[in-house]
Amino acid sequence: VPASTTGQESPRKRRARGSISAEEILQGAYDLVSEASLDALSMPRLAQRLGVGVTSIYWYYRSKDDLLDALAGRAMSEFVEEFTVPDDLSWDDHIRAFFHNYRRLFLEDATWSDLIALRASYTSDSRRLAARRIDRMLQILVSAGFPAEVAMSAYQSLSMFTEGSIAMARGAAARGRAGSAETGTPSDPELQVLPLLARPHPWSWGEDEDFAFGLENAIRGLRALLAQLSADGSGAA
Amino acid sequence: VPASTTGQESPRKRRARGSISAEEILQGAYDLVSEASLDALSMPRLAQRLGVGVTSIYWYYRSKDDLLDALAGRAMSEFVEEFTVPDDLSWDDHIRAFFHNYRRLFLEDATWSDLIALRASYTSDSRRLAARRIDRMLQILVSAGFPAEVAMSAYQSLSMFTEGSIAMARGAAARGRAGSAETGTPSDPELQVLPLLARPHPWSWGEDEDFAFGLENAIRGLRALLAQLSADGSGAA
DNA sequence: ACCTGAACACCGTTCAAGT
DNA sequence: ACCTGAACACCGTTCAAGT
Repeated sequence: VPASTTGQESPRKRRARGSISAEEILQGAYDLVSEASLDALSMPRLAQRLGVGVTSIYWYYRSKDDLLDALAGRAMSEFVEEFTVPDDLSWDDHIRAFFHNYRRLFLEDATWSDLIALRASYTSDSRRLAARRIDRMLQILVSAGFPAEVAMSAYQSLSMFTEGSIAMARGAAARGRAGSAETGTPSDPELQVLPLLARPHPWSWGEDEDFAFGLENAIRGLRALLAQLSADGSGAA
Repeated sequence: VPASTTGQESPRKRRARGSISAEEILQGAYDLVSEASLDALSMPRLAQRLGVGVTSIYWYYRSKDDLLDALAGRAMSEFVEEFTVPDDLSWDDHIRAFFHNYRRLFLEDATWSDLIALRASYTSDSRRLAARRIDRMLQILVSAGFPAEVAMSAYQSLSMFTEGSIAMARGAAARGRAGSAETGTPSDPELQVLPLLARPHPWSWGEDEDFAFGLENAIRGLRALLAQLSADGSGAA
């Protein structure tokens, strides 16, 4: 018995051949995640939002995983484009600006940085753009007197540090819901130096300050290394 | 028509009242994940393995999330117990041993460290044990002349660094499957310093070396800070 | 108090069509 | 070439019982 008079529960007409596109699907997925969350993205929900049969999506993306990869690429592009570092900074100020911005950008938008963290898929465009930024930092370090391999390792290890800092900050934020029975303070008499350690979440404290400390300390280490290298280079008297 | 003669597809008798326990379920889940993977852990599969009705699990764990928390706690306990640092090391050797061991332990067992990374749930026992290890390191740093707050921040930032290094190493490993169209080398003429950067996966290279570099650099930074602090303390001539 | 199957509301994906 | 619904094999979880 097909309903004919009132348009209630209209069963959605078949769409024309060229009426969907990979881009439209990707945009729909992006909007859906933006408005709701990553968990809210399911193939049926996305299809319904687009006014399309569920299976139609599979003509453009072989699987949900495929779609998520494309989505991560798109999000990554946005991050890369938003990311800037001022010109004409000394090498240490450049490092400071670079990694503070990096961290801030990812912490600002939890949803998308989660997706990126799990996939890390660059578009070739955004990869090239990111590479240019990194190359600029490497140039500055090399100009300051660091050998190229050292500059590269410095960048890499500072990335590790920043990524870890982001992950820990996000983890600490997610753990707002404290586990029921675990909130009591043990107050272990063996802990001698810092009673801080006896508290329930001792090592998720002062994320920002600890990140700043670690970054400054790394810069201090690099400065010492630079002095050491130039001392070696000018002959040991 | 109930099958009576041959025991084919025996429908599993109802189990007695005290025959299951939270511990048995947890152990079953642990074994299942160990033998297969984290993805293989579903409530039906676990129930079947235990010879229990699916819903029986829900009497002991309110949800799968609950069960995963308990599982993460158990895995964390094992990590904490396996983790040791030799006695009588200088402060920098202690740091080196501590974080190299930390990293190695997590990289050795991808399955469990994934689970822990997403949950980070300590048992109160393992928290106390971990706190004792950390406290020992802080004591050593304080003995070496670092103020307690500096020692704490040093520990925290080195943890961030190590966590990030673990995450990046695991991400690089997971990305063995290279994305189809993205493998070509762009060879951007703007890249001046390092042609390394034009390669497909430039910043997932030499994980171990970069970690070692970053750790040494942090230690160098701490050494410089220590010298600076003691110089300030003994009066500026 | 403990254990249970049936049932619900979802998934992602395949297939055999329709146009 | 593109779009589709029906169907499959799974999920996690709830409920109303059984003992």
